[in-house]
Amino acid sequence: MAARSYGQYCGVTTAVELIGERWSLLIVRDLLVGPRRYTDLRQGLPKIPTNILSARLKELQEGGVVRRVPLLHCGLVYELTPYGRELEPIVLALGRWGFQRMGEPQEDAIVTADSLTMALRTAFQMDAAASLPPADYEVHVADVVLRAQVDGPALRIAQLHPAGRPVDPRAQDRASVDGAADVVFGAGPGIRRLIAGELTPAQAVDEGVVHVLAGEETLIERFAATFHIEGGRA
Amino acid sequence: MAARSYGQYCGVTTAVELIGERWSLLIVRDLLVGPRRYTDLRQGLPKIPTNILSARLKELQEGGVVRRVPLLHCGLVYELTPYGRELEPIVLALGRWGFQRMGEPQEDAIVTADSLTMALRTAFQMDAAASLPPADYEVHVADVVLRAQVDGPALRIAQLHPAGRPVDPRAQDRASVDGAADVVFGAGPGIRRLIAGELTPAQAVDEGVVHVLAGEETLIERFAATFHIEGGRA
DNA sequence: CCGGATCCGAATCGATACTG
DNA sequence: CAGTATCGATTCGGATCCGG
Repeated sequence: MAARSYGQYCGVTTAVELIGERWSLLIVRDLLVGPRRYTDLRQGLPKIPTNILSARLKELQEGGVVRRVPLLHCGLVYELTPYGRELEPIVLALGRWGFQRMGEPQEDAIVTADSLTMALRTAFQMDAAASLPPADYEVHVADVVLRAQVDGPALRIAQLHPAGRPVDPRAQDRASVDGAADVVFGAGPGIRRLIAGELTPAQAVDEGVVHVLAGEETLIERFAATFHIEGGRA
Repeated sequence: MAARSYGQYCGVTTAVELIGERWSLLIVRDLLVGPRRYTDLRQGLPKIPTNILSARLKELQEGGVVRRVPLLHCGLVYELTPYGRELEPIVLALGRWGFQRMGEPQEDAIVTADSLTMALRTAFQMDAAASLPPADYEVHVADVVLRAQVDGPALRIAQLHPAGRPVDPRAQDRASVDGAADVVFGAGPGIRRLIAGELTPAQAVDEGVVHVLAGEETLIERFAATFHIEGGRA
């Protein structure tokens, strides 16, 4: 174990010893969306070997980042501790930083419900949203369906598909998503260019990057204003 | 190379592919202090194998995070690109996060000039400092000597020792550090407890964690108010 | 000295199979 | 469902070596 130490007495070093191993931060990313069972994590991280997932969960527990919570009569879930939840702004900032270097996806690259959820949180412009009317979006990307409800500065995201048996009856995921969304649209990977501002909403619709399935097409503009990542590129 | 991909089209994933390898973020940490030559980085990361340092620098360049800059007649330095410099708030936040879990140092753990510099930046409370008079601290920890000049919301840190041949004549490091500091003090690893608020300034001096070598002892209180990391512990 | 490249054993990771 | 066990493929670490 001492072999994996960086040998420095420093906060950054300690942090990367806690969450710097391969896969660790992606597990944290998914757990930031909500508690997950072992199998959920495996589906959200399809390429992780199971022994590595086990090992990481164990290390994260020892580091006080993750907690294992037994569920009455129905298995157990992993969830972030309060300390682990303090990573949220860091993971969001990293997502914003990495977003700028995402090119076109490799052909085998996938989009998971949790990664898309975090991507929307990453791109959420609270200030812009606060000055816009509430809106309720249903987004389809690959086989993932998300419902993003924006109300002033608040954002709530529910995962409609893949379903994933609700882990907790109190789970908010499905709550209050009974009505219809204001707009339903499908998108391909090119949605990155819309969020990056490389495409105007009109262009995105014209090019077929975004196709409206139901509801008001003009809401795509509000979506683009609400979810945006600056490319402060030189 | 595709073997090291996480197989997801996601900003967080892209980010950890760029800077998630072992040692990468520590190289970034040191480069956030200023441009460094290969040898400087080796000294700042004493336990890094030289082949790994080479490999990481190459990867970081390919990722557009680091740039290699030849110096006229005197070698070359590595420096962060503008994109790499955008990591500063993230690295500082990670340092703050990890700081809370730093226990007592392992016996072989060291403190480097760059890591201590970043630690002070991490702990710097701009708001508190802005409402305090300017102050000029000289801090000795192990064999590192730093000069931290606080002037309102601004913090400037110079590394007085180890010296490290100035990389650029315009380097600010030694500039304007001719006068005497307002207070000079030495500290051991216990300074962590002062910054974490586990120790009052008076206790820190009493326990010998901090010993004033010159100047006004009362400035230790101002130092503690200026450099502080909350332990939002449960 | 600076800026690496090379070699090799040890540790880790990835893929798959298997189990309570 | 929630992991262990196994084993070959990679990567890391430590040391040495090399061209300016």
